[in-house]
Amino acid sequence: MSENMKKNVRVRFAPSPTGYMHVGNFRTALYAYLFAKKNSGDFLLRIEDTDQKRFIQDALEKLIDILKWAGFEYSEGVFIEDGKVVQKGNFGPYIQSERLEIYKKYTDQLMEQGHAYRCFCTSERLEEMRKQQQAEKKPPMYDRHCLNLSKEEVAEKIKQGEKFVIRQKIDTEGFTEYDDLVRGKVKIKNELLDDQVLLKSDGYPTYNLANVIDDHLMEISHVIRGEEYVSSNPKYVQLYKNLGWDVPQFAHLPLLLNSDKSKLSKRQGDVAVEDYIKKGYLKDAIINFVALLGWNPGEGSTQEIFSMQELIETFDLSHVHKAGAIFDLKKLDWINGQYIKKLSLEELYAAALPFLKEKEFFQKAAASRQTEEFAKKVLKIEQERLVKLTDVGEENRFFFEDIKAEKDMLRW
RNA sequence: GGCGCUAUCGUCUAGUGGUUAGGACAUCAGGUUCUCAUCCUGGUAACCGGAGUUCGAUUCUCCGUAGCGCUACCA
Repeated sequence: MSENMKKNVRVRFAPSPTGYMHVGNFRTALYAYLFAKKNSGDFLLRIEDTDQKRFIQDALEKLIDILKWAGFEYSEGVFIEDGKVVQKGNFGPYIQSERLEIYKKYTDQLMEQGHAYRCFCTSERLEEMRKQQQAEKKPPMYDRHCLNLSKEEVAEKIKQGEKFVIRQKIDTEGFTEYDDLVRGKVKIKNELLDDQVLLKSDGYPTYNLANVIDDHLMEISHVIRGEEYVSSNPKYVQLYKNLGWDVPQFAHLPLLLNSDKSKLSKRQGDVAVEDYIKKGYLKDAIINFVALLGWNPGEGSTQEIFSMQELIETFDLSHVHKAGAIFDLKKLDWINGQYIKKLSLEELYAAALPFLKEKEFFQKAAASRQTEEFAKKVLKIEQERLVKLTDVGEENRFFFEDIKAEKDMLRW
């Protein structure tokens, strides 16, 4: 393929606003960002807020704050300016709840072409059906109860005000195959695929529909997302084909795990990036650490410390692992210490001050005298042994508490 | 239960049809250091199990096991 035939690289980060930035999600954002930068492509932010039951007020702001904090600059999508949500770019809107007509349009098209159909089944019936299938040790799948409803039956049900969803009519013949940039060729028997719901009865799309439509319409070249979508992907591939669209490149990232190898969860420690910031980890350390969870620079490199620039230069999806990685705080501690050591005194002071201000001994000292000069002296001594910013000053609180000791020390 | 994916030191990982299986974190020992930390040196520590292919498998194939994911009108 010649250079000018090559499609522009366009990558998106598409979180749903659930209230905080999960570190697993953060890593997905990082990899997507690195990939975009490495290939001089576009990086954009789309918001997947199609689940009205889980809507959370401040979630969007928090999400954007973290992206900004991390330095994942995006050129397109959803921004917050002067406290207001704004959208930029030629492929908007970038908030899915504002794209409802678009989803409607394409579901209509799919129905006309026989790739989708209305389903009036109640959740009770579906539950019953699944139970039975399980009892018979069959895979729980929609039984196509509503597939062959006549036009009259459908019209009648609609007239009666029965609620319905729209399901994808899976092509059950043969296989669906696609290339995954981290997993290689993936091939699956179509008869195993379920007629998944595309449009909910409230008119909102499911992820299953929205991700395909948006990724296509926004001209996303590489779909980078978590491993949890691997098994659904063949259905998405069918959808692309049904719609007559080219299939993008896929890259499904391995999961981040707890120390017992279960999926990284709140119950076993902190999972929000915010938590790690509060705990006194530096931005660059967190990024460095997370980047190494599931990726390595390859070529026999033994480099452990990477600046953002170096990450951009070396990052490559082909060196992303297939297996999940345990989130090991010990290594984070070490990396954080490395970064703290590299800071100038001014930088360290700036980074440490918010943590110092939390300390009672510092507050007392600051109330009665000028503390900046002194704090810097202390930081200088502590710098090489400091692991987390939350520990700042602790080993030298004595100096803060005793004004004479402080004076002696300043004379050094 | 069904389907799929995955599997190298405790952890993150490199790597190969023949290697002393390499690095980093952690850990242990020693050195530097007034002490602690940093730093330096060294050590312990791994190819999930079983078959098969092969002159030779950690590497390739199959089976098993385990873990994870999906199995929602959640994403």
